[in-house]
Amino acid sequence: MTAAQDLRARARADLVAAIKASAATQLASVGAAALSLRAVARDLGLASSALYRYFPSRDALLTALIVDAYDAVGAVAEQAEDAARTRGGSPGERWLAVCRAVRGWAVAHPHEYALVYGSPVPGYAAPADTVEPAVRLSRVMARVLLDAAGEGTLRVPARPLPGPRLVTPAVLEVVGGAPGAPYEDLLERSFVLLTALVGTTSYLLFGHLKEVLTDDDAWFDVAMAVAAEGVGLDLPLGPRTV
Amino acid sequence: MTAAQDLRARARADLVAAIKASAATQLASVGAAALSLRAVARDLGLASSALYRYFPSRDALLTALIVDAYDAVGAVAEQAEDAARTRGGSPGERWLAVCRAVRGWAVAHPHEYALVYGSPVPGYAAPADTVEPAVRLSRVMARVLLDAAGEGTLRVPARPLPGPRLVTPAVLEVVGGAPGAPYEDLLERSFVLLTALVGTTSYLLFGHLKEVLTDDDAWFDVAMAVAAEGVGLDLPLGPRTV
DNA sequence: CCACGGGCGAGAGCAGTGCTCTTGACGGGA
DNA sequence: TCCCGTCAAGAGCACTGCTCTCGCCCGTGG
Repeated sequence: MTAAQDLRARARADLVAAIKASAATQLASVGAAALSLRAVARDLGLASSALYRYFPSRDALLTALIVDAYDAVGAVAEQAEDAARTRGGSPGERWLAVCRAVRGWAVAHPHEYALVYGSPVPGYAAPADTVEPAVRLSRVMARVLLDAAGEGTLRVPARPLPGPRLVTPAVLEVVGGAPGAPYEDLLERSFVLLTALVGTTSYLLFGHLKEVLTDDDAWFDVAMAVAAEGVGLDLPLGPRTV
Repeated sequence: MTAAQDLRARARADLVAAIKASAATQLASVGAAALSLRAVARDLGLASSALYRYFPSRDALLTALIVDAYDAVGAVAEQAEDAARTRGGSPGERWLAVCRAVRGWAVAHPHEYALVYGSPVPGYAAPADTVEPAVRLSRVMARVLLDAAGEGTLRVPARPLPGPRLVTPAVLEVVGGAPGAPYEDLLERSFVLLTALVGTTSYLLFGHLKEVLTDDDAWFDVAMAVAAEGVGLDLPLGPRTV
């Protein structure tokens, strides 16, 4: 009974994986808008109706792909930061490594990137499964910044932000309380790093700066450095060394 | 002949405008993905095939809407900057006014915003008609920055960017040559103002910071200020005054 | 004055889509 | 042995973008 059910479950999981794999390849080639359930059914030699035993709708399949994409970018960021840290890199070098890794993944998987960081049809509510993977990138950034603050590498902002804190108590709890002086506004500033990263990546990927830059990669480094200056983090400048 | 042809042309232009208007309302309600030519035709009391006399394809209609959206955001930015300038605002205040205006337009027209600054299906090449409106926002930014540099309000960056210039000669020519000392890297830095603006706007609009911030509007101002610090522009801090 | 021709709208039709419903085959549990 | 849940298949619905052909109307040239 248990063995049989296990077999059933395993076969089912395998087919789910096969469907996602086929959908992912089709996604990579034609994009999300043109992802067709019937096409993946044809690819797998199934009837289109059979897919509905595994995914209740096309959007559900797309959501599964979104979760995978979030996980992929999170993993890429984490291992880039790990590698830079074991290499003995400074916080600035580590964050630059993360930025480059995320952008690298984005140019290698433009459709997947657009799926997670592109326009999500404003009426669409991201399913709860997506928030955990989405936090991974934030966690990487938090670790870099906290290390920098701990070792005193983080410059104190010239103009402290006035007014009340702007982050949710829940977020405050996750990071272990508000940072102490002189970094009271670190949280508010830090998210600028995030928006700069995905904003710049999107801007370049979506072609808004075509015919404007002579070297996208070099300028991306510059943009990350300029944005990081706003939070007091010094990224390495100059030609790529790694 | 001329009068008759004029009448024909006018009728045609009116119908084109009606089609675009209907498409725009549908776009605003259901989004670009669900924009249906047949629905537009039904709305106008036409046969769906009749629309093809005015737009060769659905994408062409969408492109027309994209151009309109670019124009709208460009106009909004221009008039916000004009108003702030005639009000006697500093360059920082003027740029903040532009940022707020663009974001205000984005939240008022999320689908249109997503159309121009969201994911453009990476295989898609923006038609040439879109580059001129797209430059309007850049021009507004350039004017603010050049004014700031001219009046000496622009802080000199602490860490000058090394290496060769990264902007195209064509861009250099448009802005009237490379800026002089000590602002040699102003061009390279300035574009992060742009990516910060649309990156932050998208990030907020697309819900990536939901449940993270207590006050989106206030944090948006902070984010713009932090990003502007990287280019040496001081935005006003504190509660909204205007 | 009249026939021609070009722009116009309507309709039918094609190939494709997401999704639902019903039907029939298979195999393990009672 | 029978039964029942699981599965895949097929037909079908409503819809899409798009094409083609058909008549209509109106202004123009002969």
